[in-house]
Amino acid sequence: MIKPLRGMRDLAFEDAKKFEYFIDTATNIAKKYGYEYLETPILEESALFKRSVGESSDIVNKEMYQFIDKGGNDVCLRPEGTAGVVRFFISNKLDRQDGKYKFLYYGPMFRYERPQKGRFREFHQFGCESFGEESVYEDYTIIELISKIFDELNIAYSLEINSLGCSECMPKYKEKLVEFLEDIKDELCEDCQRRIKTNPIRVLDCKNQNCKTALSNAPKITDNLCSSCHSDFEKLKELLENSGIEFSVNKNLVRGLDYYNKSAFEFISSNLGAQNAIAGGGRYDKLVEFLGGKPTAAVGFAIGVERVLELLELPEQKREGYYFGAMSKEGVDKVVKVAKDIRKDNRAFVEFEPKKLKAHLKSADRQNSRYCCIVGEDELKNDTIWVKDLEEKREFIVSSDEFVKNI
RNA sequence: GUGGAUAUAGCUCAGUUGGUUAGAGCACCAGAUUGUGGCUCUGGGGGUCGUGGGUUCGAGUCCCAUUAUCCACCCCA
Repeated sequence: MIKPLRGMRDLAFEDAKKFEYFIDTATNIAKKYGYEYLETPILEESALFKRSVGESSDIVNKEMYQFIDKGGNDVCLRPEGTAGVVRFFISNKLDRQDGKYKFLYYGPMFRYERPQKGRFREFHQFGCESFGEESVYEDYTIIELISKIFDELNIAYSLEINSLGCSECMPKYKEKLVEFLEDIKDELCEDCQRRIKTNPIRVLDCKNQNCKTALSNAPKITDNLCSSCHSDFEKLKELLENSGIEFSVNKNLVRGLDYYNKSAFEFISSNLGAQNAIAGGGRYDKLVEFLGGKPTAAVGFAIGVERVLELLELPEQKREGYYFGAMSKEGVDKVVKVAKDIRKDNRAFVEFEPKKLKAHLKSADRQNSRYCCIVGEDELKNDTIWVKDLEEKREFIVSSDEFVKNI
């Protein structure tokens, strides 16, 4: 038997319904904020992600589905969504238009990781990217947008925010931090000692208890922001407070990807185990320039769709549509014909196998159909159709000609 | 990539110190009820016991390998 590849899953039935419900809800809300749907290729040049996500990150180093295609190009399945959108933005020369552009996207992403709860090799993200808006009001607005999506879906979350500074203050802070870390190196776990070189900021959110205590006196980025970053961060907090969106400042919050600056945020669920982030994002003002475009401010986020589906309760499914069946071979032609007309406006299922009434009712019930429409001996004789409303438990007989009109 | 747990029917799981023909519940099909769904009762179909080796007179059970799943680490949405 051929099974799906490791970490890849079929999306069907209940989950498929949830997926559609989520995408519809999120898309509608994002559109109200001015975002337009954008679809970029799933396959891109590997260099795109090496440059944007960062050569040092695990995503690029060991988690990319990367290969040489038949034309000799070094390509990979996208491990995240932002880079492709930025690539689109630049290759369509939107960076030269000086305008404001907002895009929403959703689709599959691929990372060659060991699967666990809330983490798969093929997973889906829904994301928004806003270009050309440098005001901190936009950072706030995007957080508001995400909270609206979760509120609409009835999903509980907590919001954590931080500021990562800018090219002005971040490098200085990093130096300061590395200096501090080198001093306490012996008290840190093996992973953290390695991280001092590869990604010193990451040391801050190590889960190891020894590291945590050793780090209690570490310099904090929020105490080392330049004046513009500082005032933007203060403004962001003020805007969130005034709008009633609850949040906490997590000074150790670091975004996983290299390109973020200033505002960083994460929406966390407490019901998911270790992989508890359901949305993450922030500002990335340097990325467009870094990928060869004109300097353009940008801010965005992505929601982990599978993680959200795990938390999502579908609204109760109502009985809907028509079930057609015949009790003898002679009746089948008739129900097929009527179903065709019904399908102009309604869902119809036709059972081609003649069955007893009881069996038809049972099937119609199981399919959650609203009406069970049957042609038996009498109906064939009188050219009528017997209909039972499975919800109201009422039944009636209508002539075949009048059927579609009377429904 | 590292660690732990698990793998028996479509699903959830029993299966004794290794011993005849591998079981239950749910689901499915049929009948009880010749044209009335959800409840009840009766019957039925459905299994290479993850895969490959090994030990043994005999393996679902013991050993080795392998693959997959789940959870955690690393990393990340």
